[in-house]
Amino acid sequence: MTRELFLSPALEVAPRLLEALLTVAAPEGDVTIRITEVEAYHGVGTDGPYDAGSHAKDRRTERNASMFGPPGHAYVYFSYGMHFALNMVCSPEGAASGVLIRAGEVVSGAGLAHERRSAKRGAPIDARMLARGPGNLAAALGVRRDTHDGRDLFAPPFALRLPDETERRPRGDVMNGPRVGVAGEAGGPAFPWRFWIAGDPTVSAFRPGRGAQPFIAERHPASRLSPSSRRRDASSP
DNA sequence: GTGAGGATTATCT
DNA sequence: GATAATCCTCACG
Repeated sequence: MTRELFLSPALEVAPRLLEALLTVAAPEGDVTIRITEVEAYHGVGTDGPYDAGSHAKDRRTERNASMFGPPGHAYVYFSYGMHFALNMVCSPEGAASGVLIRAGEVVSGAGLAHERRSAKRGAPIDARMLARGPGNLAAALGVRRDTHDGRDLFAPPFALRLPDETERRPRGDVMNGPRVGVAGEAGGPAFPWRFWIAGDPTVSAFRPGRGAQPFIAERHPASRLSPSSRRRDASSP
């Protein structure tokens, strides 16, 4: 049922994944997050502008193979020599697009998530930071390339529960803006393909480097908050 | 609070 | 051999 959502291109799917609940099971326990921040990436075979920021921008390779695979499955990659990142594959098989899950709120299994994070960094971690940022999120969930890449998101070890569209009530406005860490025009205002729940403390910080494009946030049509709460949310993150 | 710099390695040119 | 869909620490204000 909800699986069909992933037949759409990532740009369409991304905002609909906000407020979704994702559980990842492991022998040592389960961790569940509520998704608060995502980014869309297109690729070969997908409609829309050429996405120079996508791993699948030109062709299929060993690393990005899962992005060309069946929708509703995971694409996990390893980057910067130390982090894993979790994506949800979109578009029909053969066409490459995906949604990077950038941040979430740990709603159950916080103890285990904390253990996993602390194993790498000794200091105590604020609950809101447990799954803040793609690398931290994957670590908190115990997601790795060798065990999770290419796996069905609707079957163990994953369990994905999408919000019912008719009942969806994001806790804040749904905002969008440029993607984080993407170089060149694909990382600028022409590609406002990052979506997040405004004002949510678990959304990752935007850290523009020197000379980077200024951050331009827009209200997304999916927003449902009352006008009174918009003022506060407009400045986040 | 903000920003610069380093860590660390699979993947692709 | 260069790059990367990142994160953390530390210096400075």
